[in-house]
Amino acid sequence: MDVNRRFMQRTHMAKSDAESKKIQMVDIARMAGVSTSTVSRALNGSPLINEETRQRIADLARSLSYSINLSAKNLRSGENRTIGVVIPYQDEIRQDVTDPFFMTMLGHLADQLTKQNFDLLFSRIAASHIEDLAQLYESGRVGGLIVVGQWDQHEKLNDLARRQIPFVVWGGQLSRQLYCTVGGDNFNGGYLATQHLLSLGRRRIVFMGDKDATETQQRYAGYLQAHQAYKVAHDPALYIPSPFTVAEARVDINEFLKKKIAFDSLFAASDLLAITAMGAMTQHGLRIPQDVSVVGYDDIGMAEHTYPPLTTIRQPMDLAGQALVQNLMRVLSDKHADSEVVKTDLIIRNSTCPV
Amino acid sequence: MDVNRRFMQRTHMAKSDAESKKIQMVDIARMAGVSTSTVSRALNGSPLINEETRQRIADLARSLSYSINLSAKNLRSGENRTIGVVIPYQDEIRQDVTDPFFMTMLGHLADQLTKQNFDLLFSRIAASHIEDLAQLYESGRVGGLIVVGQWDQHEKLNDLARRQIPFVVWGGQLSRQLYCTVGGDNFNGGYLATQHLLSLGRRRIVFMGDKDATETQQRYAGYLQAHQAYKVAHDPALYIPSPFTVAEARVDINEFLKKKIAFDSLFAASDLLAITAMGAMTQHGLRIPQDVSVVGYDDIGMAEHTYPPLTTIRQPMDLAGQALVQNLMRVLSDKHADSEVVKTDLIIRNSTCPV
DNA sequence: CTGAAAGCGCTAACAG
DNA sequence: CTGTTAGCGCTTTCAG
Repeated sequence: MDVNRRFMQRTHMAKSDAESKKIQMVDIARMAGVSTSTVSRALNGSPLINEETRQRIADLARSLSYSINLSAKNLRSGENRTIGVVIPYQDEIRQDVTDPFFMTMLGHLADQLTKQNFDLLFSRIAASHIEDLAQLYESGRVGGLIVVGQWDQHEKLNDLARRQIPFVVWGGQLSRQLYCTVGGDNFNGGYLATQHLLSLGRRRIVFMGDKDATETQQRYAGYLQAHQAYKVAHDPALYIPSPFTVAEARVDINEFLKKKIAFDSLFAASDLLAITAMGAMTQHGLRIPQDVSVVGYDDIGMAEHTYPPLTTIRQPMDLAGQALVQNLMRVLSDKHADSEVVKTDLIIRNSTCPV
Repeated sequence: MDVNRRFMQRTHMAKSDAESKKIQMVDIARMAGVSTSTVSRALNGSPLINEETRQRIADLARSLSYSINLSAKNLRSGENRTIGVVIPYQDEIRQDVTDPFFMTMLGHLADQLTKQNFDLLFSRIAASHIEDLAQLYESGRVGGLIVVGQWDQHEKLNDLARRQIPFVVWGGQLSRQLYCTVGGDNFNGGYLATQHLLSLGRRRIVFMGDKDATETQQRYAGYLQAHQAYKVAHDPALYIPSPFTVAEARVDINEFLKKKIAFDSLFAASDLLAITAMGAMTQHGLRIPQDVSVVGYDDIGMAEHTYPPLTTIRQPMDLAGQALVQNLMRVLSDKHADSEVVKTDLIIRNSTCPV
């Protein structure tokens, strides 16, 4: 006993006690009086194994709270049930992720992946270095990738697709696209929001958002289209080129307000932007919705609880997460995955009600 | 050539081309005319290797965009540079994660871990099944864990510590605690917020939050203490037992308002709650801060941009993330890690200004 | 249905 | 400084 204990110490096998030597497959095999092959098959639900044997091994494993060593499993089987989820950030401005939108998406992805027995490796990467995510795959770190937000990296994403990296992205469909996307119908979202404002009689609608980002671009296109449909001339001055981040947005809004350009409504590319704008405008004495109607985008949880409650465009995030995971599974099994668009709905609340 | 191609197809070695056979260490070794050991050492920065050789191998590896196979590395070396970050959710209510607070924390953790060359495995787990996270460690999936939020699971966390699982938690220090925590000074935060309201002349301060959660409990204790210090009697009726989630919070606030209990201020356990409360109260015709002063907690990005801008308690999240990672590193190397408290600051904005 | 044997790709003694 | 050798813990033919 004493000898054994000393041996343990010398070899760093245990922190304090022989018990903490991690139990492994061969231990189970020995205790069950079978070979490791049998244990392996039993634990993996192979149909080759006698039901009674499987049960016995499973029980044993559970009672010892045995967990299979994933490195060994992955190495040997060549599989990898870890998916990398990448939320690119715009360089310098790492804060965007604070947007509840991303968090919600992340949550849904985690749920979906867990349901399919995958793990989620979370990784931030500069949008401009998005090619770096190839390494995550090539090191065997992950078996596939989900990129949340395509920003302006269409070409680089195409490159990754050419390199056979299995991934899908949350974003819009673009021309000559070699990868699979799932995204909201940004054009329609922009159209719906703008149409709503126009139908309320608003004519001078400020658009707020970063037109370099693909998603926003498409929302803007919908905004323009709605103007055209209503035969309302659009004034390019009604634009606040704000990124997705709140801190600078505030500055941008204030600058816009200083210009004293007449406007009667505002459509922001995210709820966070919209709420920030409402704050700034209220502070400047503008009343919402009487003086300015405001529409946001995303329908984050809080949108319903601001004052006034925010009219916004909702995308079904749960379905989106599900679609992303499903499509990635197709890509992983070398099947073709069609890009998908999830529907967008206009949620009308008091920030646009007349009166 | 043709034969080769066929072989590839039969064996699933490649999707379309021989080139996509993943390059590995032995290939580099062959091309460099050295052994794999040398390549391994060179790539791992072993001091045993001739600088010139190292350079040559590094260049070769980069030019082939070689990525080391992590499963093999982990299996062989027994190390694991992946850290599991767990954000427990209260059962049924998976939405809490939407709170920007968690996202900010996650972002900082990702940054810190990346800096130390660790990967981040993101995992949601029901707070009530927090013992499940042992499996992440025992399967070799992660080398250590960071739990964000201790909720009411103190005893289970103690159990995990007894099982020698290496982890640290974001949360408060409790008695007979076997694990390391990093947390805000919740007591002080509660005290500061309440003191501020009292010093403004407010006397009937509603506390809003879920007293079952450890963090909130301590904030409440600070709230009580401040009352005592100011010799102000505290009315237990001034309490809205709201969880961290926004949707139900709204209901709870409305119910509270219906009771017509007199109050002149509100201290919420999170900014999200505070903002929701401001929305509800404004809708009921209460003016902020004239009729009701409001203080939140966390100082999320948007707090500054609501109307009125929200007075709140800020915790230095970057330092917090750093401390969590640093302490985990200590735990991993079997050193003792003291629990830590990061400072809290009162940020005064208009939601509490008199006038 | 089960076992024996051969590695997955890498690292780390040990021996030059 | 570099190569040889022996596995890490598991899966998977191939034989019974």
